[in-house]
Amino acid sequence: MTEHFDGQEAWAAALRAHGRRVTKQRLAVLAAVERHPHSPAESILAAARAELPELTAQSVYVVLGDLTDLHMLRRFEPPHSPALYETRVGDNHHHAICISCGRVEDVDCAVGHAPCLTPHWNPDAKPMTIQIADVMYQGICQDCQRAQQLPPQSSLTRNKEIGEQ
Amino acid sequence: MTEHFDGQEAWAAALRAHGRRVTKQRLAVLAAVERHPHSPAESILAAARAELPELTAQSVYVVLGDLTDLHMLRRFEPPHSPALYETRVGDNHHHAICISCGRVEDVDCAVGHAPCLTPHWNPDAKPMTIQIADVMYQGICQDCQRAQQLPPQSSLTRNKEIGEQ
DNA sequence: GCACTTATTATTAGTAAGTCACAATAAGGC
DNA sequence: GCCTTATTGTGACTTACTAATAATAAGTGC
Repeated sequence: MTEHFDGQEAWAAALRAHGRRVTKQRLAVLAAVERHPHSPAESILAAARAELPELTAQSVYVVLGDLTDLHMLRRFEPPHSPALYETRVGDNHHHAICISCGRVEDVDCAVGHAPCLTPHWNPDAKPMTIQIADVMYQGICQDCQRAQQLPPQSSLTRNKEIGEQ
Repeated sequence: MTEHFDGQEAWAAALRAHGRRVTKQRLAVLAAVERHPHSPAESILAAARAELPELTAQSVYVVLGDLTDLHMLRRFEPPHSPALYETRVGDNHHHAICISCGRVEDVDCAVGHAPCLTPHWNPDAKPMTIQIADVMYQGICQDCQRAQQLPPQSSLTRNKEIGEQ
């Protein structure tokens, strides 16, 4: 209940543009994803409940699925992780995931503008019509690299909590 | 029990090279993945049971996980699909998935040789040390495109069966 | 070839993430 | 304000996978 009325309005307009009703549940989910990008459904539920306590997990799944189909949200599934959601859509950006701590970073498109959208088909393959090229970089972030070089410190905790990113 | 002794020997040697014992379970799993690339654990189990009926699902999960860690197998997780495995490792190749029928095609590396391994970091991001760049093309295969243009034919069946690919 | 050690596999139970069917509710057009 | 129907809530269920421990067998030395 602070100052995000402009955001509310923008989301509401977008929902109407897609023929969807403007409900507090959808607005809460959108706000939660906006505030916590790269979060799984469970964390989005927790965040959205801060302003809408009666929201249920199933509603979040339904809303996330629907908004993803509308391309108002983007969904991606890092290996060994539940699906993550973000509001940054439309640009063809990618993600880098630390295989040690799970941290996710946005990465702009690697090779110019619509780079990855033109695969090199094998001679015997039947080419598909490509719509998306999801690039998932996997590596080790600076913090984890430092932690592994230092002696003991064996606390490999995946940060599934909401506070991170 | 036919002619794949050469393959057996090669797999056995690779297992020994990694300090693993050569068991019929591992050989059966490797042979199954080799014969059915891009298959989920369940299908690999079914295929491996053809020559080793007493094999259990859990063993398949353990073996797949271990062999993946050894980089003798490669694992990838298309959206809305269980993890798939293949024996083609070492080359930096990618995958195209039909979002309608689930068909998977191999795609050679898009931009030269080690292309995707150099992300463009945002100014404020802390760069990670990248080890893998998984590119997942999503689109519609020729068959599904044709099927959607034709009139009714509303049989959207995901091919999770073993016979496909 | 035979015993023995320990990696590997089987058995059984359990969990996380998400789906399905249907009843209750409320958004938006009238 | 009422009414229709999209949306959400409730509760059961499924799929893909993990964990703990007992049984088995690969490879080593004799």
